[in-house]
Amino acid sequence: MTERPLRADARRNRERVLAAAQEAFAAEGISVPLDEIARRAGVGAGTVYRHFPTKEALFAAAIVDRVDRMTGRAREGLAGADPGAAFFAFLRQMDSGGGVKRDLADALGPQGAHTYEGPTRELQAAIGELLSRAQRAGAVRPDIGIDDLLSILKGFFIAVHMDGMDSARRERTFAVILDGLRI
Amino acid sequence: MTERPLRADARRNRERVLAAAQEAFAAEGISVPLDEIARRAGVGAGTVYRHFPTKEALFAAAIVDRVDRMTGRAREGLAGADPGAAFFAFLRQMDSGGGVKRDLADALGPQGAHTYEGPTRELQAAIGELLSRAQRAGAVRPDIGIDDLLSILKGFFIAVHMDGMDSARRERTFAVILDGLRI
Amino acid sequence: MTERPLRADARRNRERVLAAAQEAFAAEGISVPLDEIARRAGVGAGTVYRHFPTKEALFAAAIVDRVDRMTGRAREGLAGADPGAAFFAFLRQMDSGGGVKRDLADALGPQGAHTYEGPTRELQAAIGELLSRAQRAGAVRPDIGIDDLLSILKGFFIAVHMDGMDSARRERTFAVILDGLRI
Amino acid sequence: MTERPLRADARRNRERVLAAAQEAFAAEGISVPLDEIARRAGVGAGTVYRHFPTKEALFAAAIVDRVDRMTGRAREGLAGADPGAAFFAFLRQMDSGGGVKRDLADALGPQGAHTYEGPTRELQAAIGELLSRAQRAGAVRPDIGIDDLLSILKGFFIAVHMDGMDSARRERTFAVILDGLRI
DNA sequence: CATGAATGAGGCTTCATTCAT
DNA sequence: AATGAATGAAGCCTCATTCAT
Repeated sequence: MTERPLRADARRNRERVLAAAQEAFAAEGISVPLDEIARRAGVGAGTVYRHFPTKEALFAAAIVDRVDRMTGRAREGLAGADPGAAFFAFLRQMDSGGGVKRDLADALGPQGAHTYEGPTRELQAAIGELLSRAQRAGAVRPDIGIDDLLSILKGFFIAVHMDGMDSARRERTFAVILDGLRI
Repeated sequence: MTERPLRADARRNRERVLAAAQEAFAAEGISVPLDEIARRAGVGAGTVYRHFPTKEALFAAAIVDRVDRMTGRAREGLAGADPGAAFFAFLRQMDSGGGVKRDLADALGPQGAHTYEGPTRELQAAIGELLSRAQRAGAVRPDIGIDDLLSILKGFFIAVHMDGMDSARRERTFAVILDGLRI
Repeated sequence: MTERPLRADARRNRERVLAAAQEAFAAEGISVPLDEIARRAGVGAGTVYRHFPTKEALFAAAIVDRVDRMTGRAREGLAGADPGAAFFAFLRQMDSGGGVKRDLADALGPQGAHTYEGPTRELQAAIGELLSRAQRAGAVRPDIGIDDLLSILKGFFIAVHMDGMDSARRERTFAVILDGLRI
Repeated sequence: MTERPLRADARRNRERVLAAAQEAFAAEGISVPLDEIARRAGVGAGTVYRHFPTKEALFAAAIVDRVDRMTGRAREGLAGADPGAAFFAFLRQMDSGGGVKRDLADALGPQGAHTYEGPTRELQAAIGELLSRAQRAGAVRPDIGIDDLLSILKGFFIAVHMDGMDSARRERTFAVILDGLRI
């Protein structure tokens, strides 16, 4: 409620840190040293900690932004008329829009981290809704669940990043998955 | 060629180290401490370094070994009669046989380390042969190349590891990919 | 003397900082972060530094204040009629009144910081007077000096804090010291 | 059982680290930086961690040694004939023998650390036995328990250290406590 | 040759102090 | 004058690699 707006310089720094973190995490995953992020943002390490209490929190914040944007897009899809088209359009733009990179792999790692479960869950819910609507409409195979879908996507996007695929290869490769999802 | 043959005990140690490394890397990825591998192999850390100049080299050697084994299986498939069946059988055993785990994900990271390019190429060639035979036989979609296939598999195996999928989920998820590969 | 009088708001801030520091130091010792004190005082960290050049100086000032208050109590005791009763009453209220906590332990550490030597000396003098009057009155053993007494008290209060003694244990334990002081 | 003896150089280093730790902790308490201890021992920080997994463990080891020696002395006292004499003799030698310094204060801090509870408990038990035997023999006041005694001793020894008391003052001051303990 | 002990750089985090707003 | 953001030096700990035994 009473969150007072940050001072101009503080907000600028916070944004620079977040931007640097997003870029670095997207490129190399959570293993990027925090000092490296601070250096890229042009601030001291202490400044990073002023805005984000732990490295994990910074990572979460970097992800949340990305995740929230994706959630927004998924919900736009839910407003549309054709469930199957909305589902596949969303998946395509996740790829082409650069929505997922190396960072989300770490974010959704082994046990499912805690801090960013909220936003991640919202995204999952939105995609899950897209999925089940498409399944009910007979556009997507009915034998998979949202977890399965997310795993598949995750693996694909990691591979995209690891192999540095250009858009042509990405499209060709993603087509395999999309076709596998169809009935 | 000019490699002087190792003494019996030295060779035994080398093999124990390699076996321990394979097991450890497969289970936890490249982040396993080298001391842990030495401990599992029942040797000192120095012994590991006698046989492998760096941890990276050990990792590469462990991968090469696995890759070589997979290459052998792929070639067995090439000897069979039904190209489509051989192709899908090979893919299935890669998964179910635990042929690729977390380690290969690390191994085929960003730049593609040079040390194990040779063996990887051989495996690629073997799988590529399986693929193109299956494509010529009309069992697999013709619009993808070996690189695309490998990327897809890589992504899948990474997801398997990251999400700790049980065999039920693995099967369900892999089915999407296999079906996507069919015509 | 040449201290220009502070503006009203500045003086109020100084006092709030001092009060917060006393409370915080008493509760947790010198290890309380300065930011925490500033927060409790409802001011910025910079304001603390406007009034006290270093954390050490703030700590000293906080101690001085407490010490001065204790000195006042000791002098009240000196005004009384029964030297022995006054002596033991003062000691008891040091304990029960919570006059000394973790902070004084830190304050009187190894080298005895110089800043608060003056006020400490005044307190020592007052307690010393209480002591020697009680000794002359035959109520306290004659073979100890004020330094000895202060050391004993210091050790006791530290133990009270470290062990988190409740009042029952504190009383039982303090009785040993009080009885040891009697003839 | 099968604890193999350490290599000569390792044992020497372990002992140097332990000695440095004991000296440093005794002098300044647990707050001494671990790097400082490593430096004093003439080893790298990593070497300290080879022998002691955490700073707390090193601290515990430093204390344990000291505590075990004290326990041994207490048990010698239990073998004697005169309970009162044994009790007071033990307390005196704790002081004069330099058995307790700044470090034990930290060791027996607030909640009672866990790692060294075993040895500390043994010492407590031994002193407790000395105490209750002396109480049954009518040599020590019956209204205090072992915890009270330990708190008193702890506070005293801390004060001894903080004030840098020479043996004359120490004796004079300790007499107050010893006399307070007598009936 | 093998061992495993030692090294030391580097990672995360805290906090006294300074300084732009 | 006040604010609170930024700094950067430590502090604890891990682990790849080297080296004495």
